[in-house]
Amino acid sequence: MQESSARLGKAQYHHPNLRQALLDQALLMIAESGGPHFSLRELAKEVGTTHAAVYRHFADRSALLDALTASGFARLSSYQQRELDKADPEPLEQLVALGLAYVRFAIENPGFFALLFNARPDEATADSGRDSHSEDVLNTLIGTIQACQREGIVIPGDARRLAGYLIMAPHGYAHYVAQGHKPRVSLQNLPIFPDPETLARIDLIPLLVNRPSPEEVSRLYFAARPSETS
Amino acid sequence: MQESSARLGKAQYHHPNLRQALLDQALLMIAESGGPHFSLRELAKEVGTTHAAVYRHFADRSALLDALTASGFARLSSYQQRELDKADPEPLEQLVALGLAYVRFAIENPGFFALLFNARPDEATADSGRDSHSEDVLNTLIGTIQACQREGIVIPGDARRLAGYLIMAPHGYAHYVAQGHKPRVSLQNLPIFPDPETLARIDLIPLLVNRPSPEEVSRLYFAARPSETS
DNA sequence: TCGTTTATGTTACCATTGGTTACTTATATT
DNA sequence: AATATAAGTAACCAATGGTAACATAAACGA
Repeated sequence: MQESSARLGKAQYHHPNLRQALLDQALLMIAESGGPHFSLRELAKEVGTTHAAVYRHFADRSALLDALTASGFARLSSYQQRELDKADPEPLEQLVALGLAYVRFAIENPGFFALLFNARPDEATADSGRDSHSEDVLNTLIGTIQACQREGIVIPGDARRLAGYLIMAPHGYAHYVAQGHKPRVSLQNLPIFPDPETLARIDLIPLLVNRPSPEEVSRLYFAARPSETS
Repeated sequence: MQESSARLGKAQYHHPNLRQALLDQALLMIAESGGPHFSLRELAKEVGTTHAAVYRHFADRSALLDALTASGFARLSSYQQRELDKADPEPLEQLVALGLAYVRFAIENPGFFALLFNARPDEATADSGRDSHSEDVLNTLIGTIQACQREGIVIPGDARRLAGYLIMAPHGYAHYVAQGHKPRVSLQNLPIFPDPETLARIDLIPLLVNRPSPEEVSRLYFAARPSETS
């Protein structure tokens, strides 16, 4: 904790911060393979220790992934806040910002997304707080929808239901991105991915009281990001 | 192949159709756990053989999953055809049908969806025909969009791009369903999942030249499926 | 300064896993 | 009936997640 003897080659007995190094490396490997498909031994070796050393910092493999999951949700929340802050305070723009946040989170943290939203080999029934964290994320969205409803921008009705629809497209996009990081899944190879902001804007058109004209929608679809090769 | 000596207890040396039984059981286990997280030994035991027997029918674990994947894509295609046939031949209804097909496929075959659209622990770079199969599915969608464009129902422009947007919401929905089969992921617990057809109809509103009024959209959102507890 | 405690790593081991090989038992064929 | 072949088994292997006993380094109190 005191900066101590820094890294002088590689063969230090005590790693400066093994716990965090393990988490970082795990995240990296998850992103590479699209899921927590790594062995503790690979992980440990990559970080420069033995697999047994892992157990000084985590009860077991599951606990390591749980810890990563927790920090993943924290980051997702921070993405929401960041985009909300960056965006125009007008409620509609705030709503766009939340869609954008979700997608950007996945693009910039594919490993986290894969970890947070896919079932893991372990874990039987107990949910390590995933549900409650997810609910936080969702509640932010619901709150913003309600703000839009109060201003008459978004159609009235149970905001939960609207949120349930609204999240689907960003989620699908995010999943493609998180899985397609390596060149294997379907659509990613093809130039059909909308740019994230375009997606976020188009996504909420059905909910709007005053919708952009079809011509404006066309512009949204085809103006941004000329799509490399076409 | 001749119906032979049927099943008389359980301890038959030769399983009537071990290959298919293995595939079926594997699919079942994938659906239960949200991914191919099963050991060949569990699988074999469940079917009533030794794990080594699996290798008479599949080169290895990967090959088994590849076979399952192939039949999964075939089924997805068949869902597309089925819904296209069931639906009104009007192009717009055909487009709804394709969204519906995607979601119904996932609801009724969560194991397949999880297998088809998530990275597997194995497989390095080579893609066992997944891309081409995915392209087939996508091309059907693109073709139908173009039909709608010819009739002036859908805004003009590269149908690929439109398809890229259109598929996101069904994909997100499908992924939630496929992962949420067991009570672990987020939103599924909450009554916020739109009914599949509602989702499909709302999803393509941004693309329409003549869109339903906000009031009609409201009805779409809130009429169908009263959402159990509210 | 030194010795002891405590945190951190390592080595050696275990049961289980995916996979292979040599052997056994059914089924089909002549 | 004899035999070739398809299907299954048993015994093994290296690698995995996990545990326990041991080793080393750091922290601390005298």
